[in-house]
Amino acid sequence: MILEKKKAFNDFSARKGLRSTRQRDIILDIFLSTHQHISVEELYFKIKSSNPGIGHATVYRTLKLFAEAGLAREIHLHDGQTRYEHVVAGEHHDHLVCTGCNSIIEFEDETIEKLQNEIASRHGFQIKNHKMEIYGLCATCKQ
Amino acid sequence: MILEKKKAFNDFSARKGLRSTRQRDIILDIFLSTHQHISVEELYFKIKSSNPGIGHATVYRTLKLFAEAGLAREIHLHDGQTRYEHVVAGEHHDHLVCTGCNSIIEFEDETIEKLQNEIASRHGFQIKNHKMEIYGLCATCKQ
DNA sequence: CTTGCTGCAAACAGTTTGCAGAACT
DNA sequence: AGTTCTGCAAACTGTTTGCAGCAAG
Repeated sequence: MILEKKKAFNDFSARKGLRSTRQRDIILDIFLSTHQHISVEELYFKIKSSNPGIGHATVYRTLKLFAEAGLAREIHLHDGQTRYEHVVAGEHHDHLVCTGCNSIIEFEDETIEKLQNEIASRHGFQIKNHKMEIYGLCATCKQ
Repeated sequence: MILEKKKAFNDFSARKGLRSTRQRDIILDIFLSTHQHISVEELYFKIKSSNPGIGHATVYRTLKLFAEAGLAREIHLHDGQTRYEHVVAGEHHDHLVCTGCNSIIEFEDETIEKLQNEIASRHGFQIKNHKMEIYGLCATCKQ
């Protein structure tokens, strides 16, 4: 699965005429080794620790490429930072965000997806993507 | 309804020991006269045009108060600006956001709300609030 | 050798904060 | 009078951009 993603990015690069660089390889490796929902800042520091040379801007630029290549997805959780999560083909999930401990639980619900499609078509709307986040307290924090 | 909101804010101010100031009155008036989903920046310029003296910071600070007082709600639509919408008691709606013309359609769906509650309780999660945005093209833009 | 990519620093946008003076109560 | 609120400017945060030098093809 990590190899698949690397291949996907190679294909994307080839298609777009992008070059293969040491930095992009490193950033991809480290991104693929992370958990879900890492912020650019977090990733940047993770990268810095093993590869001090890499600059802020490169990390931002490269993550945009990953998103464009379809292997990462930008998410925004109201804390003023852009996060990226791993894209798993054909799967879409939403988030329960704990405002106590900032943990994130993922969930998927087909019925909701179906309802969304209905609502959209009722308004003549063509869905590109959607986000749903539920904010509150997780089982641990609500006590 | 506008009077209700003014009263609500007065009550809130009294409860919190806040002062009634010319600026807060003006900002509330203009906020109440706007459409849904106005960004702080937009509101600030609207205010500036009739009341040049009012500062950036005051608008930000005052909108936070409105949110705290329960008559406005912060929303974030991924364009890097904070927007505020009017709170209508007991009502919750979500958004269809057109990425073509930036128009926003509101909708409400009880079944989705119900499913959200189910999902949350399945995870032992206590909901405080939630947001759902569907991005895509509206009827006009998709042609 | 050509062109894209990188790192740095500076620029940027939106928002927050510190502070002296103004304005409520 | 006492304290909160305001306006300004400066600070801050996350992100983007310009550019000279570096490196991939």
